[in-house]
Order: sequence, then structure tokens, then C-alpha cells
Amino acid sequence: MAIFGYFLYIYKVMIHSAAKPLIIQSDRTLLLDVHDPGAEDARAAILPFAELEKSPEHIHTYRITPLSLWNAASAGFTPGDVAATLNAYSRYEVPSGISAGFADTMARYGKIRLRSVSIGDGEELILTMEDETITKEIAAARSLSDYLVKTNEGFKVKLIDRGTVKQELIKLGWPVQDEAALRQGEPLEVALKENHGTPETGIGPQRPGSKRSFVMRDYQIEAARAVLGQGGPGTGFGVVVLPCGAGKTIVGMAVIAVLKTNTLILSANVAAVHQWIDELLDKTTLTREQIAEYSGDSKTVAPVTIATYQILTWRPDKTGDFPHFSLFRQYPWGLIIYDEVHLLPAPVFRVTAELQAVRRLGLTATLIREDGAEDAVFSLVGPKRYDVPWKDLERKGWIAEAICIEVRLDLPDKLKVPYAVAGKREKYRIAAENSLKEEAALELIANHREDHILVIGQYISQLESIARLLSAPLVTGKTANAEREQIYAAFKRGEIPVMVVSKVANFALDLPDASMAIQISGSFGSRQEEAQRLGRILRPKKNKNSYFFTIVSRSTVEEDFAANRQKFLAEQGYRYSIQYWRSMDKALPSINTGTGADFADDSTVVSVVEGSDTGTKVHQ
DNA sequence: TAGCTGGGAA
DNA sequence: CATCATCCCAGCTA
Repeated sequence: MAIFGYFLYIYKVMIHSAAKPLIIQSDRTLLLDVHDPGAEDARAAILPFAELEKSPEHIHTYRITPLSLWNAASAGFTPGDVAATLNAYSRYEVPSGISAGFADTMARYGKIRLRSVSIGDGEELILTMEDETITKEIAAARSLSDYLVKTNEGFKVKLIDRGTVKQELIKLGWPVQDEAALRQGEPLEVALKENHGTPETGIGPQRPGSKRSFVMRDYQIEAARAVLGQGGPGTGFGVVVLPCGAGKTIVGMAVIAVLKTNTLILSANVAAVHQWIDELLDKTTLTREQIAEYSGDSKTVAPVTIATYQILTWRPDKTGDFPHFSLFRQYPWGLIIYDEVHLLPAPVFRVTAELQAVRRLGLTATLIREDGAEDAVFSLVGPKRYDVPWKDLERKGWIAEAICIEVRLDLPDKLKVPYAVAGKREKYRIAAENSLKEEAALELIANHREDHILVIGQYISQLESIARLLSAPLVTGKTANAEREQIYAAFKRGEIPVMVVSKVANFALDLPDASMAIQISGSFGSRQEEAQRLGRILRPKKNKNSYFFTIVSRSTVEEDFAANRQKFLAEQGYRYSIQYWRSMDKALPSINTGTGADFADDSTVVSVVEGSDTGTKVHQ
């Protein structure tokens, strides 16, 4: 046995040393060979500072951008850490100069600092540079000339321009380390009503009316700490990235409970506003009178106020002022929480730029903005202080294990010619509404004995058709609230096994969880949408996987869009296996997918969900 | 005062 | 790259 073990050891060493998963190129791209045994380790190791660009079946391309490096730097990574990671996984010698290049970029974070100086009984802001060259570069920048006044030490900045200056500087490649003083908001007596059970069991003294025992999870504590830091300069603001269902509101409440100050919370929709209110009442010592809703329905203000983004962006005419911005300016907020910070609209950036002295917490599952405003989030809300790979939470059992399968099928013969001659936008619609998808979905449902199946799609007409075929209820944006609730409740109880939903699946908080989802069409390439939809099946189930099927028309533009949508999840370590549905003329042997469905499988991986072996990354 | 409908916005 | 969902407000009815 010992001999055998020894040979096994040698074998393992050989695989690991013979090939390494990462090819590093001087154009700042990293190629990850996903078939290499070390691929998953490498993916987890580079995730903090690299972004996934492409993820076809064999080689994934990651890119290191200035913003990804600065986010890493502010989360505590050093240039040495980056270099060490690259060296550890690089198949070939790391191109000379590239690590030095990364180090230079990272070092830019911290070379320009914003500090407050007391003058008399007031304060002013001073922007300081590490050396004369940078000072000259900044002095010459046109976009900044209106905001900066040269002094001996650096530049004087008006309090009101704090955000604008940071935004302009990041555009020039200089992320500012903001160490200026933060405002003390109005104090507020508040604490968490945390049960002191063990994290493993969640068992603790139950409060009457509380649905679940409540114990902060280790990563939630770490996330709150990462934003608050030691309370010194340069801390007290930033972004926390956690997957759907990982308890972001708990992180928010923990931060409120530590800062004990009046807080403004901004949410994407009224359902989320209500959820915040319920959670605050359930898990903190705040009373109903201390919490207010500021939305279209009710415009009240209290020490903790929750508003929608949309009420803030409303204005009577296209060019005028935003009347509800007074909500920010008029009250003594000591903390502003930006829920779903990836949705933060442009006008709210503007008012946030004025309020840089207020502590800020951004919460999100993806931090990806399809509009490319990530640098505005970085400079105005704050850098990413904490994130945790989805696969880590899966391994620890906080979220369910999901098996992702992309099902490709042909266009029906009668649509092949119309598709070929169609314009670009028509092509997408034809491919998305491919009627064979309905048959495939039907078959998947017949072969999977799941109690809670969601069919999710983009086009109402397509959804109506498939709902008829399945005799399943359909919920769209038009479905009245009362009816929605009824359907959700029946689905939850298991009386209705299948529910067809439109884009409401991207937003609805009250949509019940499922153990299987079939996506029959989706937005053109939205990574967020894919992540949201997968999130619907991630509530942990006993000894059971979840299934996420995405049905795509073969050899059409839809394949490209699907690949783009899957990018964020691929970054998180999810791998889609590709299966072809009745794609050949001849009958194909059925391959065991655990379903008995009539599929041909050309992928090497069937059970595809694997995680990396590294532990949860703790950023300080 | 509450509840519905439709237009407009981002 | 267009569809759909959301929200806010005004205006109407009862």
C-alpha cells in the first residue's frame, strides 16, 4: 500500500509540474487551460485581480485591467501577491516586465491622496501627490483645472468637489486614496438581535414570529469588517459583493449596528424597500417608528429611511432639478447604503459625488455594469472591499450546488431560410423564439421529477405559448399583484410544479425558490440576468443538486449571446456542459445525464460542477 | 381617501 | 440592440 501511495504521489507531482494551467501574455491577457488539473485552483487565485473575457470550452481568456488591479489593491493585495500567483500557475516563464507593469498600475493607488486639514473651526481638503512628476501631470490636466487650486503641499479641493475630482482623476488613470474626514451622522441607538447559536446548526433561542434563527455567518462578519476597517482614515466606505441569497441585507444591518447613526438605504424597487423594513424589524432593535419608507406610495422620513432609486431620479421636466434630492441633503445621515449598487442610476452618481463625506456601503451580487460605469462606482461609492467566490459558498453549503447545461437545438426547417435572409435583429428574435425549444422544455420537464420548476423567458408571446402547452400558470409584469401572490403560494406549496415567468424573474424578491430552471430565451448578453436567474435555484436543498438548463438555437447568433451571458458565472467557476437535442437525422443513443432524456452529448464533462480547493478569500 | 389606468422615463 | 419590467405621477372614479 505504501508503495502504491508513493507512486500515486509521484504521479500527482508529475501532472502538476509537467503542465500548469496558465499562459500569461504580454498583452495582459491570461489564458487558462480548463482541462489542466490545477485549473480550478488557478481560477480562484486570479479571480481577485483578473476579469474573464471569453469562456469557450477549452481555453478561458482573462484580462487584467487597471480597475481590476485597483480593486485588488484596495482589498489588500500587493503587487508581490499578484506576481507570486502568476508565477505559481504560469506554464511558461512570465514575460519579462509584465509583473512590473502590474506593480506600477497597482502602485498608482495610493500615490494620490485626499486628506482633510483643519483651518480655524472648519476643514478643507488637500490633494497630495507622492512626487513632482505626478503633480505636474495633474496640474496640466484640463478636466481638473476648475476644481484644483495649487498650494505648497499639493492642491486645495472644495468640499463639494470631492467626488468630482476623484471621478476625473480615475479617468486619467489615478485612483485616489480618499482619507479625508467622514461626517458623523445623527447618533441612533440600534443593535442586532442576533441569536447566539452555533453557526453549524443555526440553533439559538427563537424569537416569537421570527422565521429562522439568526446567526451572522463568518463571511458576513468579515464583509462588514472589511468595509469598516479599523475606523481610521480611508475606511468606512466601499462595496461588498455577495451572491444572491447570501444575506447582503444582514451585512448592511451589521454595519448600521456598528456605526449607530441615521441611515439612508436606497433600493431598486418597492418590494425590496418592504423587505428591508421587515428585516430591520425582525433582526434589529429598531422600532417601526424609527423606520420610514420614501417612495411613490409614502414619503416619510425617519432615522432609518429606505427609498427607491427611481423616486430620486424623478423630475417634472427633462431639464429641471431633481426635487427629491433634498432627501440626501436635508437630513443628518451618517451612512448611505446602496443596495444593488450595479443598478445605481447616473443622476444618483451626481448627488453621491456631492456627499463624499458620508459613509457609504454598496451591496451587489455582480458589480458588473453593462454600461461600463464601474469606475464611477469605484470612485464615488468606494472600492470593492470584500467578495467571496460563489463556489466557496456552495462548498460550505450556504448555497445549493447547481448543474448548468446548455441545450442546443436546430432551427425547424421552415425557419432556416427566413433566418438566413433576416437582418441582424430579426435573426435574434427568430433564434430566440425557435418553437422546438418548447418541445425540448417539455421533454426536460417530463424527465425530471422536480417539484419546483421555473421556465424563464424573454418574450411574452413565446411564454404564453409555452404556458399553454404546459398548462402552467404564467406570471409577467402585467399580472396583478394579488394573482401573482396566489400563484407563488401554490407553487411554493407544490400544488403547481411548473411556473412560467418573464423578466419578473430578474427582479421579484418574493418569487419562490425552485430546484430547476429552464431558460428558453434571455436578454442579448446580460451577465447580470444570467446570474440572477441562476440565483433562483441556489437555496440549499437536502442532498440534492439544482439544475439550470439554458436552451439555445444551434448555429445562430444566440450561441454568441449565450456565451456572453455565461461569462460572469464561468468566472465564478460554473461550467456549462453542452448537449445537442435530436440534432442528427439518425436516432442517437441516449447518454445518461441522470435524466434519461433523449440527448446526444459531445462534451467531455457531464457532471460539471467543480469548485476550487482554496478557502474563502478574506480581504482586509 | 383609496384604487385604478395610462403616459413617460431611464 | 430591442423588449420588458419597474416606478412615479397625474387624473379619474367612487
